[in-house]
Amino acid sequence: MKDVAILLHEASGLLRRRFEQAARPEGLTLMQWRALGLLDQQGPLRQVAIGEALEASPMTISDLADRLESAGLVTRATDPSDSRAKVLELTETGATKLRTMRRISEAVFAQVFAGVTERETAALRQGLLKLKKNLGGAAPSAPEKDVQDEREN
Amino acid sequence: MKDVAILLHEASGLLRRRFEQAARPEGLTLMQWRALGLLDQQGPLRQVAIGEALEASPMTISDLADRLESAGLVTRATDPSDSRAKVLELTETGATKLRTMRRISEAVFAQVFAGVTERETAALRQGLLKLKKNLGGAAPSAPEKDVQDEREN
DNA sequence: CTTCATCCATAAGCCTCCGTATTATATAAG
DNA sequence: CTTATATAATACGGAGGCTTATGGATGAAG
Repeated sequence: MKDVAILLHEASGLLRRRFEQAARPEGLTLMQWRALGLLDQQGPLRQVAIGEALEASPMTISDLADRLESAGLVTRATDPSDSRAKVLELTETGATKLRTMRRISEAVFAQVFAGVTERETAALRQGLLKLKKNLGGAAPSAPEKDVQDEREN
Repeated sequence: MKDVAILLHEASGLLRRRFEQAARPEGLTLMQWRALGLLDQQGPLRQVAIGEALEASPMTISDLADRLESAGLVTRATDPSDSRAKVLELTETGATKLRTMRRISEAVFAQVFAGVTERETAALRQGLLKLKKNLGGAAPSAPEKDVQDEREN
């Protein structure tokens, strides 16, 4: 249990390192890549929505958006229907970068999962999903939203 | 594959957040706790050895050591047999903090693994271990060290 | 219309984590 | 001894990540 938790922490860090090493020519970090991918498949999104999808705090997304914007990968416009909110949208440059990244990311994941069987991958997915659920992470596509949040601290 | 990799990243971040939230009263981060635990079971270690055990870069350990030292949890002394190296050793304060953390960490892990069966935990462990191996991470206690490192980049 | 709670984004501040470059020491080769 | 190479730690710089605090906007209630 404890060892698995630590293993999780280690594997995640190693994966991140490997990914960003492979993506260095493109100058993208794992989080940046995930954000661009999200915008690509969901269309323009508010920062708060990105934060929920990526399980990150609003501040983290704000910082992230700064860099994506100054790199020209996204535009950041005030939401017409709510002037507090800002909507991020993938630029052509961002979309192109994402296409370039496809080969890189696939190569990394193929290497990381080398020798891992279908069964093992499925078990990993199932286990991680359970942990994520226990940690309060929203399910990938569950509109379920009854957060009861009884603080135990 | 890609989804599992992302799940790994998310679960790890959530776990870290939850752990550090629970450990806030003690002011310990996950990495700090892991470092103290390592020193507790292995005895005094050089920073480079800590880095290998924790799968972190030398710089990360250097920063970490700064904070552990100034918090009085470890001592940092020059290695008599190599004046370049520094040896970290747990202080009494550090050992005490570690004992206090035992309850906290166990509570966190119990919560995170709630409803996860033995089989699932084992599968998770096995899968993560494979990923870690593919990522170049050393096995937990394997003196095997034939790193071939054919760079593919 | 005004008040109040809520919400979105962000500034400030701090720690984590990393790659790169540097310093100092150790070790191997000449 | 001297030079070259490798190694241990770290200064520097930068992204990631969080909490707390703030400012501006929205929306519901009066």
